[in-house]
Amino acid sequence: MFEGMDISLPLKALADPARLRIVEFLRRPDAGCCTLPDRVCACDVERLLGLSQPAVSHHMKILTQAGLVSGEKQGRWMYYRLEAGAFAALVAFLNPLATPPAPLARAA
Amino acid sequence: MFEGMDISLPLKALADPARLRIVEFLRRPDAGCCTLPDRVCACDVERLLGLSQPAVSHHMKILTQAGLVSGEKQGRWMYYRLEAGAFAALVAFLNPLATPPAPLARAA
DNA sequence: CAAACATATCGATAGATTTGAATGTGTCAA
DNA sequence: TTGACACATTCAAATCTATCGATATGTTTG
Repeated sequence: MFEGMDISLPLKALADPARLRIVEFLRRPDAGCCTLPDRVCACDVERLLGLSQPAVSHHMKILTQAGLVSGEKQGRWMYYRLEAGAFAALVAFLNPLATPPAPLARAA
Repeated sequence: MFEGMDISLPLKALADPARLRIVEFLRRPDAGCCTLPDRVCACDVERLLGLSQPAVSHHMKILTQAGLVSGEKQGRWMYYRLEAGAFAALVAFLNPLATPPAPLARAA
């Protein structure tokens, strides 16, 4: 399991300070003009995180391609949401590494 | 919690294919000359993963600085081991993102 | 001590990544 | 239709990163 998987993509996506801030913001948006209960529009990410507009677009693309975030266009706004399943997959991958390895697993 | 934390370091450390292979190898070393049950020497990483010696040294330094791996010098060999606690911290950070956010958390 | 060995470090280079300015695309309002 | 707006894309510049060859450090062996 997880052999040829694209675990590397979400890890790379999260390995950037700006994107990590975006993810944390998507989880708990402070307040915003067009922020809905479970969705956040790109303009809020830009405004409340102090990122330039192309930067937001770029980071959102990477987060989306990694499956960590999904976007939905509504009128001229773009609403983003966290994809809990992708984070669960990351947790499932990291969990075995968080437990001490079985000492007898190397019996040949 | 996790506010100013150095979660970015282990994420960046894991966001590299070579280091991800190293971590997976440290968890389950195939077989090696100087591989001990719970520790793996750098030469095995180099030989069994087909990495150059400076590359191994470099990646091990990054993994160690991220806290994901600890090294112990023994004679002229360097033995490395996974640090389960660091992975547990990663899991603890990602777990809240793996569950759908509480819909009423934004009550002001 | 000298040679062989394991690993770390340095220097340079190639490739990837972030970023902003400028521009393009599609949507809403007047 | 025209203009304003939200976002995407392109391009170039700056920065980072991985990698390798060469070399240095420390250790064991003869």
